[in-house]
Amino acid sequence: MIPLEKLSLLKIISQIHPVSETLQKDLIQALTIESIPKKTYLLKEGEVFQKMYFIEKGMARAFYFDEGKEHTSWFMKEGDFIISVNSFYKQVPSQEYVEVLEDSVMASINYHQLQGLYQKHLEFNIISRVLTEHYYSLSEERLFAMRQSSSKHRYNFFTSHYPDLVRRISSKQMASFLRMTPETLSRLRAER
Amino acid sequence: MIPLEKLSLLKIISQIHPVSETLQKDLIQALTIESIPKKTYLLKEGEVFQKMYFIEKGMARAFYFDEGKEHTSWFMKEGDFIISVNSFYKQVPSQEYVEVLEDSVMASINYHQLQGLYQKHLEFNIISRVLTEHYYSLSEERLFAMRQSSSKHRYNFFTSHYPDLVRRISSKQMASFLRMTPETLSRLRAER
DNA sequence: TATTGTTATTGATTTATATCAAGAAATTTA
DNA sequence: TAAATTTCTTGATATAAATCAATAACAATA
Repeated sequence: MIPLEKLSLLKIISQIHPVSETLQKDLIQALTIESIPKKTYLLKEGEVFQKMYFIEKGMARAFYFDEGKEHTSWFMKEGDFIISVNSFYKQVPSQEYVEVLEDSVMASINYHQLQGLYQKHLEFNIISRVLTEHYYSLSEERLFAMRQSSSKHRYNFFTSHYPDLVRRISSKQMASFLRMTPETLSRLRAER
Repeated sequence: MIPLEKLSLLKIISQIHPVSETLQKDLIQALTIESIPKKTYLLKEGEVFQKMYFIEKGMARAFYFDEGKEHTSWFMKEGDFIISVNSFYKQVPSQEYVEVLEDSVMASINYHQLQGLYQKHLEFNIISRVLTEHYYSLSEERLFAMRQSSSKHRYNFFTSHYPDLVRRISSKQMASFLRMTPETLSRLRAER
């Protein structure tokens, strides 16, 4: 069990802005540490994403169905936050599923507790604003790259930018993120 | 000329969180109102996006080139903020262009002045956090829809969700957002 | 360890969309 | 208003990637 004070979550947020004693106390109080086995669903389509998770160890994947086909939105690993953006921020039913890919340790905080922290600790809004800007920026970066027309280009972008993910996910999952069939991906891999 | 106090920008942000007298004063001081003729570029590839714009009246478009082809990222109209996400938040050179599509009136604020407001007025971070969450959410919504495999589906999503845009943009611009050639779009339009 | 299910590969065929091309319509500029 | 650009449409053809299919490799489970 990771002692709460040692969470890498706390390290990350204190690098953005100093965390006051009282904020740290309230934050630790609000957090729950959970060990979550792989294949667990943190969210299913139609549900409202109630908690924001932070991955201390492990991996997860967000995906959704469209025209009967599975599309991976993104993969999250240790050091990342997990939310289903629209569902969490607006507290509306999700189109996405979130699935744990490896046995994981996660810190989570409930939506309402988070809102409480924003109200009580104004500086926590600085931290969250910066984090949101950062994740928004990463999301746009992926969007740019994934619009690329040819399968080959998308594949090259992915393998060169996320070599660590390549090692940890299945080809099928990679294909479903890359907007191509597993057959096409298999052929691209065989090319060289 | 729009009197600064009447800006719809102020109305929008005060709906998120009450704006104190001093914040309002500092904000108005930091803002510049500009009339910008169509075809003006607010940003070109390789430049750093220095200002956040708010459109009081008019329209703009963000786009970029990939493999020699133009891809529209998104269209912004009155009531919207304009930033090139990555370039503005990280203050790095942009991959995108931002082009004004109609003669416009915009309120703008410089990156450093904005940071100053965040430091001086903690509650401004609440407003900005909520706005960033909102825009991030909209961006993800578009991303979901635009991943759809068939041109027909993407076209249908666009026309049903953004009928106002359909009236104001050219087919060529629409096609470049929808990830298809103008020829394909023309054929889809002719279908019914 | 054997069985069952899932994932990956490879080949043949189909299909959606891109490309190329040329004329018509619309918009911009002189 | 005429001339020059640019955008839009329609048709013919090419092509990248999907689909269908069958086998092999691997992983999960009994």
